[in-house]
Amino acid sequence: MRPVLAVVGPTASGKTRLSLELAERLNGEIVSADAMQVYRGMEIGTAAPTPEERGRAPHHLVSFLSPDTLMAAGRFQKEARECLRDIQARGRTALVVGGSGLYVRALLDGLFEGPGRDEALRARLREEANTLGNAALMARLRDVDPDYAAMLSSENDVVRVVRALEVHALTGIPYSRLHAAHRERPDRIPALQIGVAPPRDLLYDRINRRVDEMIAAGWVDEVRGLVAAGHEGHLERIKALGYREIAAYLRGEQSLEEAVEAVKRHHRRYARRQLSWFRADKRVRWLDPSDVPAAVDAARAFWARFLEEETVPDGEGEGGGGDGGPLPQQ
RNA sequence: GCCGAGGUAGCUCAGCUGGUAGAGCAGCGGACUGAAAAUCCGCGUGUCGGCAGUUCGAUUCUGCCCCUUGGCA
Repeated sequence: MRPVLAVVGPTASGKTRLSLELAERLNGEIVSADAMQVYRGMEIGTAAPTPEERGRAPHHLVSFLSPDTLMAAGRFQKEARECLRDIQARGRTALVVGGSGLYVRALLDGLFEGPGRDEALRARLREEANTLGNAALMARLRDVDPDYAAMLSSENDVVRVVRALEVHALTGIPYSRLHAAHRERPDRIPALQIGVAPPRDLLYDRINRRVDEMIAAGWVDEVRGLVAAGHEGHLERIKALGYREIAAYLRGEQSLEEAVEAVKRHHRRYARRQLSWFRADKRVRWLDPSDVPAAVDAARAFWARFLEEETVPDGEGEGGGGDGGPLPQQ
């Protein structure tokens, strides 16, 4: 597979803006790597690209799933890779744009070979945690996969304990061993990852402002419509930020102002977790999007150089890792 | 101008009778393989308004000054 250009970074950092500029200049098409923008009818609250933006370049994996269906990293990986192949078959540049760290990694680095979610099994394991306690479930994990158990920060990370036990129950193989096997034979797609990150205070300003803009754009009505269509329970399951708060406002449980403040706070924290994720990946080349033309130029320069190194794989490219700009500060 | 209340973390505030300070919220760092906008772990970030004085030692006691605030004028 030919190289792809990925634009990653926290929410509200300016990924969309930059990626559209790049798509136009590189004859590109965009594959969204966003776990929430996949849902139909949730465009406002997930800041999905607008029709105008989608008119500037073809977009894939946006607004195509009903909220009563659950997306999953495995399905995303499969469908996104198909998109990439099709785009390249058309002779165009494939751009991956999104802030869902796991999805970006699943797409670019692949997932281990194993089973997807088994809802019934998970329900049983969760029930066990509720009745016997998290420690008891962790003890079971320690029995079958001590390595993974030791890796977790706490028995309270029930989501991961359950997943590890689920995979072991379904395959008979320790979760950590499947991970190790995948690390030995990764199915990577060559990719340049551009990280977009404004200074922190500016990022928070943008987040706060954008939540206000979402409200102004009719987010409350969007949620009202979803609830009317019977999706309230699905929204709880999907857990996209803000929908639960606005639904609570619609039920009269809190004021709109309280809801908005909470949503802003949740987005700020989410941005921090995203930065934590992407900063850990040393392949990411960071740039500040405050000056858009400059950022576009910088990104294009990175990309040109990356393509050059990829086509002359002499190990010569290894030394080029130092000048990607500093990590986002603080 | 007079009387009263108060200046302690980014914010709201706690700090018996002197031993350089702690809660909530906000914030910061980290982990992460099919729920990931999920989930989990960790971290007080401080001229205690300022300057003197008493004291072995002052956020705490005394004096003066500055600022905020309520009332009376």
